[in-house]
Amino acid sequence: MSKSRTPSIKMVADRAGVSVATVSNVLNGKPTVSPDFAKRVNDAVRELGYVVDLGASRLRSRKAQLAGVVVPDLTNPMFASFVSTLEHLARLDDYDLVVVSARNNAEEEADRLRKIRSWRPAGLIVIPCDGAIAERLPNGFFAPVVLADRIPDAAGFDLIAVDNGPAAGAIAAHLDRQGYGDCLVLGSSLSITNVRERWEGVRAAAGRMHVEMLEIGIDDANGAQRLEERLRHRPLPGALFSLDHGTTLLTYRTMAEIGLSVPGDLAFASFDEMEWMRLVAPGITAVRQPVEEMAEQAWALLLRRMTGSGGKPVTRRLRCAVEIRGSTPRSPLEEAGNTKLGGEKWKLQDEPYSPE
Amino acid sequence: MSKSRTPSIKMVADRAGVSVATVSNVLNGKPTVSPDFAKRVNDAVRELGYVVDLGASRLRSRKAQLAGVVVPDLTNPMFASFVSTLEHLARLDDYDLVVVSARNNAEEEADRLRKIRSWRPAGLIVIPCDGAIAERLPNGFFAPVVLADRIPDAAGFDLIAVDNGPAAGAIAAHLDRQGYGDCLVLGSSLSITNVRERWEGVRAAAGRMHVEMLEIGIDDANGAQRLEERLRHRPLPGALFSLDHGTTLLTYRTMAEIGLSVPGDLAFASFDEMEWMRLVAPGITAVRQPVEEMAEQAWALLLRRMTGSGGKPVTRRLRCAVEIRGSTPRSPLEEAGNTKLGGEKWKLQDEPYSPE
DNA sequence: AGCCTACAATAAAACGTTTCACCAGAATTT
DNA sequence: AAATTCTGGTGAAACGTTTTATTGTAGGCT
Repeated sequence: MSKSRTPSIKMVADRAGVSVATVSNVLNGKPTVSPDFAKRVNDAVRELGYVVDLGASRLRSRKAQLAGVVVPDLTNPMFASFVSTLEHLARLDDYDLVVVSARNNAEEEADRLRKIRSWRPAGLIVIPCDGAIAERLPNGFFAPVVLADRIPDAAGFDLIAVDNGPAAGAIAAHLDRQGYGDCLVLGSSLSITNVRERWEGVRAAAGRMHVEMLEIGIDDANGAQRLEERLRHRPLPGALFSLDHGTTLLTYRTMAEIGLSVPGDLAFASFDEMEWMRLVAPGITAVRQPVEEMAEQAWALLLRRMTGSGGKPVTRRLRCAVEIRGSTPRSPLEEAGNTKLGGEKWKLQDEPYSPE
Repeated sequence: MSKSRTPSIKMVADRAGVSVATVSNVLNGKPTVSPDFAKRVNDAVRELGYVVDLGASRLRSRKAQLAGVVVPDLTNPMFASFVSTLEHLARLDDYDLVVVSARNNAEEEADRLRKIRSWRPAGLIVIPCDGAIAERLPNGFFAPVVLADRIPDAAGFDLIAVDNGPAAGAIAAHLDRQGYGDCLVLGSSLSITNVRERWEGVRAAAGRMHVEMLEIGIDDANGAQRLEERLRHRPLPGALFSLDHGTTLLTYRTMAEIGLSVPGDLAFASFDEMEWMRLVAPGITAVRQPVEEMAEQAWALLLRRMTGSGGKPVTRRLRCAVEIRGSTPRSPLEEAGNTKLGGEKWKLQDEPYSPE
């Protein structure tokens, strides 16, 4: 016949022989409590294994110490480490985090955003599924929202993102310098602002190199087929540059299936670096986004907003790093005297991007 | 001069001209409410953008519909997709999930486990940092706990894990069949039960092949150096088999740095498959763990426990798939007549593991 | 000795819900 | 027509906290 209910503050009070108010005072470190009463309370807490009920505590105290995080997809390693960093930072500031994933689905994102309100978070960090995020944010939502990574169509948001255009431009310029005559640029969809900015960055910086864009779609078998057709068609482009995570995976896999070798048959570069890109030989030239920094800035900004500091919406663009690796060596066409590039590792010096 | 507070059920009641009880009844789909009253309420809800306060709702109704998830590290892709699947399943059953990461730190895990109690979850799914999880579970915790992936030292837990021994054994047997004379087995630490089970599986199935174990440690610079020394030492082992995610990354990187080629200089296989392993050429032979299935089973079991079904603790071992790829071709020593194996792709048929 | 202050502890109200007991009126039965 | 059962709705209690106002007591000051 055990009292098998999770202990409440009342049980602690009874066992310690004090009032619930006193227990609460002890637990919240209120100064006006005598040492021996504090000890009695702490003993009772320990014996019962009591922990406060967050729901009730928040309900009464009206202080949230809770933030929500919405990401498009947890299995994308970039978002995973974004969330992981965020979780760590929040913990340091004594905040709890409620994390949800939208599974790459705008409708589900809207749903999640609606639902997350019932947690009464003091603020939200959102990586939106697409630019139309403004329409999906619940209208009666008064907590501050910080967007990250993906750029909204509408203005008026706090935003932490990366320097898409210049970073993609740096890759394009690099390819141009290496002497590639043409580059096929691949991306899921230009309706995603990030992809659009990157493509525009490429066009602006391509120099003499001819660039062309192919949209693959997102989870689009049709697009995958168009890509394969293009890669079977001759002449091949001198270089491939894929502008987002999903497209990079698809492209790399397709090349392997067809039997194209990098950089023997064509050069290859990617926006969005993944860990395997420095493991494979040759390494893949890639733009590395500063995920941790993005999380830090987003959290810092949200914290400022949550603790009441107003002011105009802030947009901050973080600098990406450009990792030049063996997948984009000097073009074979250019280097007339050196034809044996195909199977070699080609080590270029790393060259982090810096504007002007 | 706006009423800028998030709307409560009382405001809705006032605006709709009904009692709060009626609003609650409408919102919870109680049948005894007339259509016109329901409409009035729903209108008011829409106009105010009201959503229920989960904290208050749970506090009063005492039904949780909330589960906690504790994983060692969100940035590990395997755990990320575990969580992602779980989140999806929970949503289908109308449960909320609170996810926390222990950052590969037993102490922090204990902390998280303590803290997560204040959410009053109806149940917990835990991937423990190590086998000593039993000591870290808060004593006064009455909600059901399902462990996943990692095997606890103590008995008496519900557990969903994989078939470590046989799966690792299948790889060992494959390597033996390919004619490799010796295999260096790498793992973070035998104190992790998973690693130990795998190593034992290897020993049991190695046949004529000589096997040897090297512990690398976890985040241990010293272990990394020992690995490098071993790989610079001649003769090289015929094959390398790394038993966990972190070790695989370290090993693969070290091989690349030293300039060893796979499978030219040695064969390589990994427990724990990552997406890049089928992208690179040659592909990496690996044991693929059924993460989604693990999540499904864990959720199903937890759900059963949460809805009151008792019974003895259950242990279930899921079958892994073994993906044979080009990194473990027939040994050059064995195939005297076919010496040009090094740079070639070597396509073996996939051979999912099946015991006996 | 009387009075005020400071202090320690508490009782009770409040937070936003859900639920339970109750009630008025309509519909049905006798 | 009176008595009974439905029906659709409500007031108020309760959930586990924190907070505010209040109490009682001890000590310091005239």
